[in-house]
Amino acid sequence: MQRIYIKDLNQHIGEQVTIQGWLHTLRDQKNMQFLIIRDRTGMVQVAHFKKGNLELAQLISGLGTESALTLTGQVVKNDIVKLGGIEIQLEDLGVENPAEVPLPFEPFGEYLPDQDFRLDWRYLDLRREINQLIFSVQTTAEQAMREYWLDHDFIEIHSPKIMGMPSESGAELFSLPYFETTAYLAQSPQFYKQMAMAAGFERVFEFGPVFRADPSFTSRHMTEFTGVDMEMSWIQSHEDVMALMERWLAFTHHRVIEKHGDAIESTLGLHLEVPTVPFPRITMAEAHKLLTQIGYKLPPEKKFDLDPGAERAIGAYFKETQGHDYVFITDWPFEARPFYHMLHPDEPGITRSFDLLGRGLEVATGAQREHRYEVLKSQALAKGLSLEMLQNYLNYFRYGTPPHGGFGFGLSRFLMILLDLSNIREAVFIFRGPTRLSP
RNA sequence: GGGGGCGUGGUGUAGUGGUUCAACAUGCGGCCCUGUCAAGGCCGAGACCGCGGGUUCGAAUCCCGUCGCUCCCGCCA
Repeated sequence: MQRIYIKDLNQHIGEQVTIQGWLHTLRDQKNMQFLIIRDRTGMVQVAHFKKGNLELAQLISGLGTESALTLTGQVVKNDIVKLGGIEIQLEDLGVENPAEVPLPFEPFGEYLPDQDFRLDWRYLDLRREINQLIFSVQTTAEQAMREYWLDHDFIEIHSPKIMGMPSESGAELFSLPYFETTAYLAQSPQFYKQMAMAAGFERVFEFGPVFRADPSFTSRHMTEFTGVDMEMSWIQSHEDVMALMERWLAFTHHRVIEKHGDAIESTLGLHLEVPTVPFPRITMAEAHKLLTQIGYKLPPEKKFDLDPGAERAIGAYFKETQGHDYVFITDWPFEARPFYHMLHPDEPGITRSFDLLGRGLEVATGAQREHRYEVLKSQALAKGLSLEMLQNYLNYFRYGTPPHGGFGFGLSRFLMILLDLSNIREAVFIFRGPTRLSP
């Protein structure tokens, strides 16, 4: 038995075929039964003349929608059939797994339950076409990212997620018992990426899980997410990182549009275009001036920083004035950045760093890193950090580590931006949050 | 951690003090009709309105508490 995809059935007119999929709709009539079968590639009508096989007719009558079925029959062309003009005349049907009746909710109904309820039954939710598209797009995007990097001499690494020490200050850490001691879940591969620079790998990237123990209740935070990280050596400044990054992202858009542009347009009503390179750039100082100019009031405690409203305002401004979805905010004050970001040599207190906003949402943070041992130590001290705690990390900068920089990038946030999804829970296979540990 | 909003049959909603206020849709069950078309028609089951307390002659409807969800802020990807 060779299983035929529904989309390929028109190449098998007149043949007996076997298809596998879910019972999308059952129309059980007096003499005829019509089953609409759905697989990943489409839907087709299967017709059964009841009197031809009463036992089979009875089996079909008892089927709940969404049951997983294997069906065999002859493909016939029939212009009367509105679904593609073809149907399968059923000869045999196997119930692989019946769907209990009733379903918790109808994945293909007129309306959807609350997101939280859908998350409880995520596998049913994921049967929806839009979700299959989202994760197909993610797959293509990841492949494109990897392809671009491989074409630019990057090495892929996989750094440990169980750590003896916090990877950097800031975000809260998850701790776990580890034999006789306590370990932590990595909140970033930051230190390991830099160790790869010290190792002479020159260019590395990693796709991997990142854990944040922050009790954040927003539409864009998760306690576990997929981080996309990159680090490159021998750079002149953070501009080199941004220049590579924007081309990498444009290439990713290109690949996604190439493969899914039509589906995205028909399913999401979204017409995607490859973002033009270079992306707009604005320094933090300029950003503050811009905000004043467009009338956005930043809270006083944010004089070195931006708040989400300001990011949305800046994103909207560049969309409006330059038609661009992305903008780099560069040159952040040291106050708002971790100790390892390199300072501008001629601008006191300003780092060689950037955030990337997409549709006003922070999707990446990057910088040139401070690779000079003594300078790095003094910057750590300036942040009030203990050099003893950091010694393993600081050791990476003692025996010939090149200048380098990189960024961390949120995969699900990128999907939100790309597909204009309003909630990160829709952009991730399984959501993890402070109060969501299952499924 | 702080603030706002919401919580009504399986699911989604309507109803914001009182006469069938517990409705509508969808799903579910039964029947009817029909090569149907993400079908149509009829009938039916299903919620004491998150939970606890209070106000009132009377509460889904007002108040307080609590739990859950959600969004915003903080934090960040």
